[in-house]
Amino acid sequence: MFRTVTKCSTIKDVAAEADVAISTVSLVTNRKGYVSPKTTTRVLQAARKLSYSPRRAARNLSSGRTGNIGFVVRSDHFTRSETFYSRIFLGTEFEADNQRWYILLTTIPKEYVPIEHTPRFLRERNVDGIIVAGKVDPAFFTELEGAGIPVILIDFEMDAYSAVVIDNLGGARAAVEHLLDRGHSDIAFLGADMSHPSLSERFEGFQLAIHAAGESLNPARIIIEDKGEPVYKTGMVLSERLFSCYPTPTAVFCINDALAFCVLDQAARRGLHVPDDIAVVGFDDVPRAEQSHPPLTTVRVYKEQMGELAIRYLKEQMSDLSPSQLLYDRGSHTVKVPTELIVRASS
Amino acid sequence: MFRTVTKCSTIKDVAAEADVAISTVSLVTNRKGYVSPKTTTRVLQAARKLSYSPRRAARNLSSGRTGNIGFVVRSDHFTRSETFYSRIFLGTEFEADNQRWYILLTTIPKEYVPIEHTPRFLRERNVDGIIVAGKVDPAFFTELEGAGIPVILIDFEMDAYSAVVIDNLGGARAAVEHLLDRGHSDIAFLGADMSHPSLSERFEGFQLAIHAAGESLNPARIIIEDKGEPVYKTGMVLSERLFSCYPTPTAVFCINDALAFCVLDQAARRGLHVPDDIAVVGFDDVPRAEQSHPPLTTVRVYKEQMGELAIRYLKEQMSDLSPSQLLYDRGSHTVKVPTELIVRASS
DNA sequence: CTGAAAGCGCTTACAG
DNA sequence: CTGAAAGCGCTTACAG
Repeated sequence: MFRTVTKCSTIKDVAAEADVAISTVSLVTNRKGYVSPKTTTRVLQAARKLSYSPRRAARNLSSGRTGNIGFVVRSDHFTRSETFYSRIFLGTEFEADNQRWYILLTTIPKEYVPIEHTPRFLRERNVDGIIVAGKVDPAFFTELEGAGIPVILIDFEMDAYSAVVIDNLGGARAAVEHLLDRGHSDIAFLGADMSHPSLSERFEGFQLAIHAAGESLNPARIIIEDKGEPVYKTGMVLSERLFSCYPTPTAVFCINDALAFCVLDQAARRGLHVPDDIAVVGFDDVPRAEQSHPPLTTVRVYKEQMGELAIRYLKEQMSDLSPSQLLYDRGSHTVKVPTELIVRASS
Repeated sequence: MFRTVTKCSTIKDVAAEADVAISTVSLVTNRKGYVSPKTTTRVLQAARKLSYSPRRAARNLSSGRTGNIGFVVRSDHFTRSETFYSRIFLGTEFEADNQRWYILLTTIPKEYVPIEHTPRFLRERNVDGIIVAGKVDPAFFTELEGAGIPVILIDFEMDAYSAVVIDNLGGARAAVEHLLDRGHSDIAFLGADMSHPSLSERFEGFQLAIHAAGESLNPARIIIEDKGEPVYKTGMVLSERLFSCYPTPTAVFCINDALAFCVLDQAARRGLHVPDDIAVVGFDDVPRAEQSHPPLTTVRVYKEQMGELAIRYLKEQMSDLSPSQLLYDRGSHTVKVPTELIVRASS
């Protein structure tokens, strides 16, 4: 059984229907130049009637733009169970849709080998801008260098690239101050992968808060696994270490929620009560934080918002360019997105 | 400070460099027709020298294809902490890259409102094929109907659409038979959202195994929360119910790993030992299954492979079409991907 | 086996 | 304010 595919209508059809030149249709659909209200209406009606939508490929070819934005994230980050990066992606997708852009999501390996792993959209010059989410191999940036494509980083900083980052320091500080306010003075720090700027900043915030309170750091309470990523596996190792401290600290600030959940888990298994025996605070505010036992006090990060910001920011950066001839050498324009302490039952 | 952007080389440049017609360059880059080895080499060298890559937009416009595949998934599925769908996506991305396609990932809301939520790639006809991962609102399919674009479903079945699905029944059956083999006869079933075909099939598999063993179903052991999705929150409710059974079943088959982790958690909190007091089996084999306490026996689903298959399958379906004129009415071609029981310490 | 030419459906100066 | 025309960079019959 066969079925005919209705041919899509083109700008020509609309022009004929509205009895104008195709250039006029183009002006109307792109909201460019000035077209009289009367003509505009006629064109719009014709377009609607024929359910016309400009063909991407044609538009791209003649305009020299692609209408695509590359979204690059490490594959191991992308499939992490904390849905941090997928939420950022969701934010970019939302805002990109407003801008009528397509997002080309591409994952790259943790260890990036230049030619071999080059995203195809770079080779084919199929993007107008690029968003890099999270920490990626520096080798990737060497490749990006030559491309002359606007780039915005999210939750990562590198050279003079513009970035949308988290106020990690402020967030961590607020979290620890909250614990101090509750009367805790023996507060442990649980961390991993401190080479990640976002994570080391959280450590800084921790230290600042402790010092600001006139307390001093107790090295025995700084529990860091530098080789591991801050995920479940590492969290289990770290919480073992935490609970083998004697005496057990009365509170612990975890570098992210994933680690905090492990602490909750281990505490329960040891028959310890949270927050009475030990108060626990995380960072990120992933959905599960609301539902853990007990619900987790944590620092909320506005992930979707970061994605949205990155797109808007990219747009700005792109319109600054005289199309495809010259590029401003990018200056470091960094937007820091505020966090919010969410107090729940774990502290 | 300004920097000149190197203009990309075009097919013309390559033709000039190799001293052939541009059509010859086209034939070579597309591995089409027959070009003498000698000329081929010359063209290839020229292309390499100028680091030429055909521009997407131009190719698309003249060929009438877009080179894009739409990947549709519900946003709540996409951000679930079990990285099920992101792994499927990774599989499609991998295989799409082989086919030199781009994947346009788009999330749609759980409750789909036709015009309002229509993915832009549908309106702009910016995809050659579509992959739908997971259960989505039927309203979405009504829209897809008219588009005349090849579609493959993953982990979902609907009307006569082709699909790549999991052997849920076989997997569940194997899991339960494994428990029976270990001498369990009082096996509970933990499930949610049974309107999802994949999940109800797992229930069927459970029943089949029980019956095949000559046992009969004990309704008190069928613990289902039909309103909830099979995620952490629901799992906590379900495991409460499980452990309020008296006597506690000696084993439990959970509809997915997310629920199984909740059982492990609750068991630990109640001082019960897994698997001695209760054996636990899951389904999916998410990464965390290897690292839970104890590691989880579960049914492995080859997620990346499903994504790859879907792309290959889509390619087949696309080449069956006489380009953009006629479509075979799609017959139901369903590929069932086998599962594998992974026995770990929880059973 | 290779080349000349039309054409894909738009955008964009440039006239008027 | 609107139209005629060139051109974006390819692919694809069609000649030869």
